[in-house]
Amino acid sequence: MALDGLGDRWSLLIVRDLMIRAYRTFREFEESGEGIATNILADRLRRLERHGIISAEADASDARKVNYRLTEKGIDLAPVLLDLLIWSGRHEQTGTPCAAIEQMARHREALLAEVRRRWRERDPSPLQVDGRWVWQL
Amino acid sequence: MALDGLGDRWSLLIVRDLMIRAYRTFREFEESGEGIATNILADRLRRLERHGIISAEADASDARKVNYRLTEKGIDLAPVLLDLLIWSGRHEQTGTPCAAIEQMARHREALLAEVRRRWRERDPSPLQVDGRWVWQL
DNA sequence: AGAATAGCTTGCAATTTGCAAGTGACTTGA
DNA sequence: TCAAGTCACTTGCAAATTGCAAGCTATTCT
Repeated sequence: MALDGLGDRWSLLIVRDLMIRAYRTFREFEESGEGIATNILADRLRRLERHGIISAEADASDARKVNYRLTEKGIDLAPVLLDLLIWSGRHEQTGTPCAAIEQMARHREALLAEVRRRWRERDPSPLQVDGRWVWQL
Repeated sequence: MALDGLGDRWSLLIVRDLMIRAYRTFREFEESGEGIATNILADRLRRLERHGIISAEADASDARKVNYRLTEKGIDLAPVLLDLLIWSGRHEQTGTPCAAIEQMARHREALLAEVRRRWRERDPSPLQVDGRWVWQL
């Protein structure tokens, strides 16, 4: 099981934020509230890119901005991330109603399809389940 | 997403080895070939136990040995680990035939049931798919 | 032009890791 | 029964990684 490039807490959170919160820029990750230091963030973004999990490209309308995006390999992590969200919601006290978690588990396939659609169509809105933001789970 | 206790490469590998290779003792993890240092191994085992993911108990027939085992919370990580194996097999060059990986993906539910049965019944044999050891994927 | 913003880099102290060696409680074989 | 393992760690120490604050460069806004 080759976990290089992944297998670090920050890398996982970056992938999650790209996938579910529809984050794209350095600044968004920096201010996500998880408290990652900028040097570590820069390092992890480089690492994820080097491992082909994300790609970086300059923004068309603002040359200062870099847009990060999951690659095909990256979006293929969706099942892992979703199962991790469900596990975490069930076992760690995240203050989320069980109903929402169980709904995610029940509609797993539909949710995965939705995650992939949002990626394909570059939908910039965060993923919702049952009217609430998924990353709060 | 509370990832404390997990979210570290070694922790994940320990959980994988408990779940799929049916490892139980310190010595087995140490010699698994991944090259973990004994101080780190001891620390991770403590951490996983503190987070309720594994439990440790003295062996009945040999008082030197400690048997580690996944808890209910730990075995609930099975979907995550299985998806990670599948992802890794597809995207990282692990030298495994695609056929075996795709078979795992197709028979996901059956495999999960088998993993859980082995845990419940304390089956000490490593998990196989298609006649080969799963952790080689 | 001056101020603000985006995405970093740098320096440095503090924490964590990797490696080798050692420890103490058991078990095994002669 | 006693020496020689085995098992699960612990310890000491150098090296690598992290966290924090500050700074830097290229844009963009006013």
